[in-house]
Amino acid sequence: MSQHIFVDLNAALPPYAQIRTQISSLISLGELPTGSKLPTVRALATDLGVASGTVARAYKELEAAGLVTSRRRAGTVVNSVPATEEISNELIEAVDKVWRLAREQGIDELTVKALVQRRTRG
Amino acid sequence: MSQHIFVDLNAALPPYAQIRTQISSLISLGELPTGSKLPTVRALATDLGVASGTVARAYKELEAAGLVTSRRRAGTVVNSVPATEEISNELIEAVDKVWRLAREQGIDELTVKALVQRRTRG
DNA sequence: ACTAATGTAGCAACTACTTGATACAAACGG
DNA sequence: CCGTTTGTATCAAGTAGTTGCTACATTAGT
Repeated sequence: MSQHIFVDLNAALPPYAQIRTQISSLISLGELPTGSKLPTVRALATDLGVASGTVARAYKELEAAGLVTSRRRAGTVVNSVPATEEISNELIEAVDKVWRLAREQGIDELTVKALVQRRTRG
Repeated sequence: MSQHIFVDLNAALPPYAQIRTQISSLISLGELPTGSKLPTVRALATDLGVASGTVARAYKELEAAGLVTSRRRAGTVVNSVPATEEISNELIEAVDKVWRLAREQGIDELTVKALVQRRTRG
């Protein structure tokens, strides 16, 4: 799983928050299904080149958010989530169309993301 | 313009980075057109409840990125950007369709953004 | 029952960020 | 030319984050 996690030490977002965000994304996209075991705090810290306290903080916040459960010796496991819809092919295709149109129209990635944020239903 | 900027002091992303990101989004979305004058460092700082050094840092980084030009007494102005395509209605509609499908299918906002990130063309 | 594996906590030292303030300098407007 | 407006720099003090490490406690596996 850790091959999907990347920490940019030069980013403005602190490392613990990058880890937390990326793991919660993997969970919500179904790429870390219920019951998946996360790497140990020490293993992920070594992989990412950060301190174990940094990973521990990310895991602690994921647990506080109800996404995972940590237990000594047992490790950290993805919780089952209530009635999460699987992401439909229709939605994936709609997202792909956004990127295709953006590419055709010379719209850069940050602008696309800004547009998605702006047009959020919120 | 400052009514469009919001700083969350509890967020993991430092305030200067939130300001920089939001202003660069406004520019790339065309909501801050070429020649627009940004609020002064002091005015925006007061509006947002942050120190003027914090806003100054955001402005400095926007200038380093080539998005704006700052001059004493003259203020900070949005640069013209080379051949930026205007965002088409087609692209906006495609983004809106993504949000509509997500709503219909009970997909939450963070998952949509994670999906957009995952399906990026990069 | 014991050992090992795992998460959690705490520490000192360090870096980064922010504040609130002051001061300086560029430069615009009258 | 002068006063005002604006960005920039610096400072001390404070908070936050990170490191590298050690230690502890829970608990799983043998």
